[in-house]
Amino acid sequence: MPDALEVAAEPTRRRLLHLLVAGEQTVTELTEHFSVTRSAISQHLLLLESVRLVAARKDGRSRYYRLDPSGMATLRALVGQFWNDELDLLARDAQRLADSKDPQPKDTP
Amino acid sequence: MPDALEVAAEPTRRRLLHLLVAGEQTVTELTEHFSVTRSAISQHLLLLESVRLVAARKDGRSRYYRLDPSGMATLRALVGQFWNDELDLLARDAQRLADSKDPQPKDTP
DNA sequence: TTAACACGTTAGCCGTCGCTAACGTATTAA
DNA sequence: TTAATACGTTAGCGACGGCTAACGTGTTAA
Repeated sequence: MPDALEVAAEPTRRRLLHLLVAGEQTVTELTEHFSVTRSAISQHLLLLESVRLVAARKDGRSRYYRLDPSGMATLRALVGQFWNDELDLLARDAQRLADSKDPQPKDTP
Repeated sequence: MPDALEVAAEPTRRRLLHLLVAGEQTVTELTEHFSVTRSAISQHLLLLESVRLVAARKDGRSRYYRLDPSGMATLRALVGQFWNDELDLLARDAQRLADSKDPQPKDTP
């Protein structure tokens, strides 16, 4: 029942989404990129499917998973809503300050 | 032990970060915007603090929480790394398609 | 047809999450 | 000083997350 952003935030699932940019793939193919079992990956995919971030097609005894563009559009909206201009300004300023300090730690009056 | 993006993705904590853009606030002040107890909010803040997204200052018997700009910069990097150009392109296309279909459902040969 | 196999999912086990109730602690009022 | 009070955190509970092991099911080979 969680929302798409929460589901997508989990590290393994983030990677899965990135892997699926390359095109549809089976559970076993996807599993090769991880150190956990097929079962674990399968469950991550089912969860992603439940929030419509991916969709699946069955062929033979394999299930081919792919990104669901409309769900990804929803996610885009959520991300944009969370990481708004205010937060961005704040983070950018912090980065700028850090950058200006890091190179030469001397001469900061 | 989770990473900043996962921690920030939880809905209550997302709202807390947004509220803190307005400036430092105590646990009780922040709690007023939610329907859960002070305790729950306190624990969310402690978690945010553990991944350096917020910092706290003690004054009298209150703890004033504020955003930690450097942690927010880290989060910015994580978000940017996750929501990269490929995903954005995909989501944008889906949005464009949906928009072009939604207004006039007729005449789609 | 049936035995072996490949693929994906369910069963079940901790660990962690998010929450309220109870608590400790610091401040104020008498 | 002591009692009352306001603030934040810990204790403890039910539910959920991520994982492996066991399983069901569909496919191939004999």
